[in-house]
Amino acid sequence: MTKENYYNSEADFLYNYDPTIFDRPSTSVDIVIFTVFHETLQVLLVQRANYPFKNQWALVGGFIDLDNDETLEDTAKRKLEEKTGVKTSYLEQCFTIGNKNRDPRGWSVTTVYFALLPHHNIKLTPGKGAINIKWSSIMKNKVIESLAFDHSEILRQAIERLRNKVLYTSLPAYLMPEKFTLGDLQKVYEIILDHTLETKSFRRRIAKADILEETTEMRQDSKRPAKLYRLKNDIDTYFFLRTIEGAI
Amino acid sequence: MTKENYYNSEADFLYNYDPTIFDRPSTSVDIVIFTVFHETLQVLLVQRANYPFKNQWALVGGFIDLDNDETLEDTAKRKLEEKTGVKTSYLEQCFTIGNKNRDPRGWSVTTVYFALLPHHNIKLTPGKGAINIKWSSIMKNKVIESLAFDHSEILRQAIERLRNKVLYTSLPAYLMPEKFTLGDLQKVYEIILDHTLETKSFRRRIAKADILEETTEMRQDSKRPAKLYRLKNDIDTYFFLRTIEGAI
DNA sequence: GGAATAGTGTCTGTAAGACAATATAGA
DNA sequence: TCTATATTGTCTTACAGACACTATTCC
Repeated sequence: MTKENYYNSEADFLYNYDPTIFDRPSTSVDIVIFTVFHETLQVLLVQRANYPFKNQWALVGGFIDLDNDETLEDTAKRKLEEKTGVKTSYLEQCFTIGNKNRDPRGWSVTTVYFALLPHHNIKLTPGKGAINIKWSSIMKNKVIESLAFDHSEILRQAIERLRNKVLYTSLPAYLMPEKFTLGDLQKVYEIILDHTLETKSFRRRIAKADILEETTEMRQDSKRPAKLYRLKNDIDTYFFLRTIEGAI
Repeated sequence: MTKENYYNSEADFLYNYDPTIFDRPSTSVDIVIFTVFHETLQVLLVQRANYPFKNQWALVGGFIDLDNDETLEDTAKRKLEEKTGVKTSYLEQCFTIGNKNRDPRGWSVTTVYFALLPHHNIKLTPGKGAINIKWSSIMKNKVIESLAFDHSEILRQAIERLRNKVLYTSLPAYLMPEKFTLGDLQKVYEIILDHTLETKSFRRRIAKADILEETTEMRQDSKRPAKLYRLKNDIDTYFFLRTIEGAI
């Protein structure tokens, strides 16, 4: 019979509860922050100031602030804002990895989020725990840097999730600046999917989704001007009933 | 300058690492174990032997065994086997909930999995921490029991995820006994989706997925006998390119 | 007019929805 | 035969793919 059985009530139990932190795994949050520029999908990396993996590049992440974070998502948002200044963005929980070996300090669990940011108006600041911060381009599901912990694998899985979801959602809209053309948006789909798309099909889909509104403005780079659109207010991510087949 | 900066190497840092310097949230795994019988989607519940929420019903779950579990999924599998005797089943990580309030003992993180089991050949045993165990039928995304912690909300979200995925995958195949008819399989789809399906469309989809093989046997309940099928060996979940629209 | 990019028309193919038609058992 | 369930036929509809065609700019 354990000591636990002697408590008379929930209140009694809680009063005497001793959180023995020694048998708990380390718990953290990592955020794969994506943006698109220079015709490439980019991910935000920080250079670690401290051990372990001191000086190595890593995904943005950190520990829960048990006093100030109300939820796991708060931790993710706090870290995102600390590094980019961005308060709101598309943020989605991706998956959680927990095992004995991913951290040399022992059993460790990390919940991975991914964020999609327009590239404009972002001021990167290394912030706490980092000596450097930068965007790194993703080529063949990788960055050229050798990442700390299992972050290369986390990145690979996050990219896979993003790609997969782009095949049947309007997610890339969250990567666009305030005003953009349909050509711009198609280009972003193509960059993420690493595949060209049929213009006609693409425009049909976007029209169906009904997530954009025309502006009166046009943009002209060189030849025929293109109409500028903006994302409608308070629009949810649109889920198409069919996936883009041509990009698989 | 923190003490950390005095370490000379990764090895030096790790040798001196004290796992208590950061406060850690409690970390657990919960498993929403689904099956289908009596024309109803069912979920496995255990009655808690200990505080908090002593005597209340809850989802199957537990803490990570830092010495014996290699991964988070190991924890889920261990708990699944402890309660059902089932060693292998469809098991998918669903999401992770972490916040200050879900556990009266304080900051707590739980990673939720869902499992799909055929109903046959399962021996329920309460096991450690439970005084009772049973299947409970899901009606309107709920069970009638008032569940411990935030388990009602976890259940609701897990059901939503399952429903959504059934619209474009062959997941219900994992709920079937060894041999079953196409009518049986359609019925399971319909129970989960809470919607009747068009037989012709359903059969076309299943044929396309190519996940079943005919047996030579037929089953006759009363009227015309139906052909018995079994799931092909080593078949992955099939992802359809279109969702079932009639059930939305 | 020619080149380049923006944007449309339209035909084909695939698979879902709807529902009628046929098949095979017991009573 | 009639009834119930299993199974198939087939017409319609929605939307993706393919690609030709038109529109608007600069040179």
